[in-house]
Amino acid sequence: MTSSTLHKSRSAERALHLLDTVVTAGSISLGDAARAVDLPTSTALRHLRALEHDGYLDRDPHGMFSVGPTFLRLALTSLREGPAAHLTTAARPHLDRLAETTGESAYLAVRERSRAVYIATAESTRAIRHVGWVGRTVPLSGTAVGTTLTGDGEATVLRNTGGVEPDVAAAVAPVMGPDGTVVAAISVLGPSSRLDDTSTDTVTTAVLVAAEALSRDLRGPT
Amino acid sequence: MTSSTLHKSRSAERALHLLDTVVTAGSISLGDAARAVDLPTSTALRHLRALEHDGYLDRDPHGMFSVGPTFLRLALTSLREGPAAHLTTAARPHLDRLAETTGESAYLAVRERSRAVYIATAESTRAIRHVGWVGRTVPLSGTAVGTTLTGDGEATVLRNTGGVEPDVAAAVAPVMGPDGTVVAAISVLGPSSRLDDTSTDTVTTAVLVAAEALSRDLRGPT
DNA sequence: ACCTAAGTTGTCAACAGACGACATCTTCTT
DNA sequence: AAGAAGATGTCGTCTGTTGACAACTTAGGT
Repeated sequence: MTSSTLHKSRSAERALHLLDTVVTAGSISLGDAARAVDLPTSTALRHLRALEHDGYLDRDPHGMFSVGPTFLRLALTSLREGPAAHLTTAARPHLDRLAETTGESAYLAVRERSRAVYIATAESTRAIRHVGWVGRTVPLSGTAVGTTLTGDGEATVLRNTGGVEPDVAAAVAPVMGPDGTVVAAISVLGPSSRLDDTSTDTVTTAVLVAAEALSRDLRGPT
Repeated sequence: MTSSTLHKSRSAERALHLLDTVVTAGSISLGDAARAVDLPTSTALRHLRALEHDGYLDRDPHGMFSVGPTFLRLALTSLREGPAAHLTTAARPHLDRLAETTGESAYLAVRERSRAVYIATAESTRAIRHVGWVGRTVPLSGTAVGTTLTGDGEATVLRNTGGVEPDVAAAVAPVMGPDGTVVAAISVLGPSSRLDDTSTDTVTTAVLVAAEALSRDLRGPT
């Protein structure tokens, strides 16, 4: 281990990075993938082949790589079971209620390294609304979700973020695990035209209440 | 097994295997994981740590490993986009219709190495029905789905499998991709008491029709 | 408090096998 | 046809990974 990595396995890291790249891209050629992770094509090919061999990736007749059945299986399993599933299923009713009472889209987000990932949603019924943010990530810094996830728990914010998307306002509250740490954040996103004004208080408290209710659920049952 | 593989990366393979193990287990300790993949704990720890470092895995205060946010992000992404998503979304209406007309649970399955994975479902409304098979795998040999997925495309079968679960009957039909190869299988599963008798023809043709309709959809648009 | 099992950190030598330059073979483009 | 861009195959070198071992630190159980 020469350079800056004091721990880790180079090849594994590269393979994972490649996997990430392919999954994120949806479908990608060898060359593009190699370029994306900055590896010689020969090396990239070897890894992609290995991943394909294990079913993590698939390859269409044109040589494009895409997600394979093995990964799919894991994806489905991880979303049906595991701690994350508890979170999302536990959050579902609260998100639904939030979306219903506020009329906006409600999201559940967790932290991933230096970003936040939206892992569940209950969408607004309105025409103008947030859609399709599940699976998306936003930076921690400069966003309401971010500061809430990194905060010590207390914060509840309503901000016109503007960082990620213009004209978007968010009300966010932290969700605590049984041990008192912040494990997720519930947020309501909507056009700043609707969230900035009168509804502010209503929405803010609604989010707070939902987050606290979810936290209680996580503490209480099972 | 040391060297039957002419290509591949040991560490990457191990890391992936570990990842698979953890995801499948939902939550697992270092020792158990190491035992599961047959590695010394020191090596397993190194890998698990690396995976944790990259966010693929998470660790609770008790040292248990579970799926992490990065993997979650990939899981959600892979299910929202990518070729597999096309399949499932394209299949959804057909599965729903199948479930509705037959009254049984309808599944979409793809091949993973020597197994079949159920990747989507429309569940029966009846009390006695198949549930929760999404993400599950069954062997290719000895099952109706298996033979259909490995077949050259023509086969449509109604069998009392018995292999995987007793008293379960299945009607399966192959779904063809634009290039004429079998890319998936649509199957209806239900108690053999209901599927063995009179409804046989109805169900069989319904499945066949659905599979052909889906194949056509895959050929047609885009 | 004791004892045991599980997890953690560190070291290190040896071997496996990952690396990537390069040569070759396929497609597409023009 | 010619050329370019991409995909694949080959191979010697060197690097990174491995796993045994030992020393501690928790965490549980009695």
